[in-house]
Amino acid sequence: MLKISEIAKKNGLSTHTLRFYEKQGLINASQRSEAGYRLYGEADVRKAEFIRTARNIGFSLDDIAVLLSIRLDKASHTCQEVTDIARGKLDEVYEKITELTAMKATLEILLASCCGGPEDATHCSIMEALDASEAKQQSSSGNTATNEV
Amino acid sequence: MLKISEIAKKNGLSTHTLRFYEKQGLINASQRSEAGYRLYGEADVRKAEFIRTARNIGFSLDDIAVLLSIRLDKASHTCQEVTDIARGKLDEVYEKITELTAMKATLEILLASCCGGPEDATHCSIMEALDASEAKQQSSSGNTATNEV
DNA sequence: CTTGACCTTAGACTCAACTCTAATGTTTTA
DNA sequence: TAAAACATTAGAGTTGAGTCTAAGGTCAAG
Repeated sequence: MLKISEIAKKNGLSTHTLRFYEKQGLINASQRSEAGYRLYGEADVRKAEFIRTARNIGFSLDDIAVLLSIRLDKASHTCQEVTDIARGKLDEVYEKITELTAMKATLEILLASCCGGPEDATHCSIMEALDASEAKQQSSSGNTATNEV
Repeated sequence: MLKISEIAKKNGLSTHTLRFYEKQGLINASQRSEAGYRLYGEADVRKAEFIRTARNIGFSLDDIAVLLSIRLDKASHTCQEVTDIARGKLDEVYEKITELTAMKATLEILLASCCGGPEDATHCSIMEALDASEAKQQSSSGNTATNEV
């Protein structure tokens, strides 16, 4: 059985984070020592790795909670439940990439338009663009990233 | 002179947000009525639009504060100061896109590997992949997005 | 002259995922 | 046996950008 700092070191989560995940209902030490110390077994180690893996992929703790509940009893859950979570996450990712790509395009245009030198900013084209209003961007929903800077 | 809800409607920020921006030192009503109501003039409207534009592009409120101080006295600031801010933001954006692209790739691979059907999850390849550990991802720094799912 | 729509303030709350602190107890090591 | 290194808990703080509330003051319309 491993103490919290041992499992922490083993999988790269901090002891704080492990306790926090416990509060969130993700992982429990399967035993406690006489003194109340958390003691983790092999299964706990694997569970912690599952969590870290899922987190590194980008799943939220809420998603992970659901994935863990599926993991606990795979036979009574379907592949579809699993893919629903993954697809939901993927959709989020697509959306964010779209937003960021729009930001990127705008910033690149702005940067290309400005000398970037030690000249004073009186006629800086970036400042002018920001003042010109009408920059449509990233308004966080269904905006097809109209870039007119 | 416009009251707060008028300028709010005019540029799409809420009255709450305008007051919040005031607290953050971004924008002040140039006058107050006898009763203490905020009154915004033409210049305030333009400033508010500048803020909204910059925010929509993706600049943080801190960045915007700097941009506003440059805007206030362009002659004593340089184009370089402006491009530094934009380039800083662009770098952030690149980084986030890189992370998200890695997540996207992983999720797509996972989704491609699973039937997604009503079958029970006992042999779900997504669950297996998550349990298999060794998914390197998005570890938030300099990770060249090694995708081995 | 009252109703409703507006305005004011300070300050609390939200989200996500930690991160840290304080006060205290336990184990290990020199 | 004492110090260092660990463990426990409840709970507060962090970040960023709002969002909302309560308790009150003001203004225009009917």
